[in-house]
Amino acid sequence: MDARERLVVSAQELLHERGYVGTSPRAVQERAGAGQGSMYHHFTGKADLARTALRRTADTERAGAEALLSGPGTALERLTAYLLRPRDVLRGCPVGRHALDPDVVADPGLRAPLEETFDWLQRRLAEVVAEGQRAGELRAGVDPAAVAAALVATVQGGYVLARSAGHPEPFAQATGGALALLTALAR
Amino acid sequence: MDARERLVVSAQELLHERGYVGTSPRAVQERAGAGQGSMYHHFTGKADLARTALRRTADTERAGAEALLSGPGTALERLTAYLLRPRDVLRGCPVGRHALDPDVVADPGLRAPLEETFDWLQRRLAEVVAEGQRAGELRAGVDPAAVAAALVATVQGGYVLARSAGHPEPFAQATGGALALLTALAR
DNA sequence: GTCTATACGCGGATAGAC
DNA sequence: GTCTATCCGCGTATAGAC
Repeated sequence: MDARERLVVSAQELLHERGYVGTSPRAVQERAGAGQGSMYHHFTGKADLARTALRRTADTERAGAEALLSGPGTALERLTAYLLRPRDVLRGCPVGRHALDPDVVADPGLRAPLEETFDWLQRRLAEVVAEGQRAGELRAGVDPAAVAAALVATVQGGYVLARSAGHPEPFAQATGGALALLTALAR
Repeated sequence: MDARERLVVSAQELLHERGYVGTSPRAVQERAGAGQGSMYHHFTGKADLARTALRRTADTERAGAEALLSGPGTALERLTAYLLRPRDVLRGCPVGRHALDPDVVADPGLRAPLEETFDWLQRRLAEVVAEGQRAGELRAGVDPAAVAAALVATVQGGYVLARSAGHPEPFAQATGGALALLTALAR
């Protein structure tokens, strides 16, 4: 792994752990084993490096979700797989955790990966919900896009509750509750 | 309003806007129109001031929610009122926004207000759900605590989606979806 | 490409005068 | 109680040598 690559990976890790405001170029360089000069050679500065790192993180997340949602099983099974997917809950969502940072939201290049990820995710989940309705698995008459948004939000909010509590149970409860509501829509 | 009070209020505002890491004592002092000396006279430092401010914010939020949940109306109507309560969505939740900050979560005095707020909220919503089940408004056989967790998470996640998108619609979609699922449980 | 040197202001706090 | 002075290290970046 060359220096540029190590810088990106280190930035991804630190951004996940400490957020954008909490991540200093120095810390990234140290973790990457690269010097000042190296970093400022490959990137114009902190924001530039963060944009690259965030975009990569977002792409990875999207690929992971797509694997689940396009996998085998009925629509309901795939939605369940998305909700119950194993997650490192107490670390927070590597994408969603940045939504509350004003510096991220203010920089279009930094916000774009977030917007694209959730936009895509919501659309993709809505497709699966609609699929389930056509197949008669899920009751019709409920807006697929709204249900999809609720599912994504439950996951993102689950992270918030779990980190507030200091343990992962609230996440499991929230996704379990969403699942129960979804299942009720099936009968 | 005396200096101490202005410091607390200014800290509440800045913590809401910029988070804990993003809020400097200097900025708080400036907004409060107070000097260094004043702040360090009333508080031992940044963390102490933030603890006071966060606790107050949490208390206010709790009072607001309780007013809705103990108000008039059927259980389902009160749950709906909680979900559809007018919120300044793009500003984020003044309590939940801190859950992803490592410095907040690492300090028990800072995390406590978050934990207590969500713990209480989930319990309170679960009571209302159970009430609705006893009254025959909501189908029994679904865990009230899980449904409550899902509702709280939907709201918290809604903030994340809205801020990621740069506009409030995803929040409305998410709460609308949760409401649709909840309503499906009624029939 | 990477290193070292250097810069400047801010973050967070202490000290002592008034 | 509040003010001003002062502190030290970090955040973020530039400059120029190798």
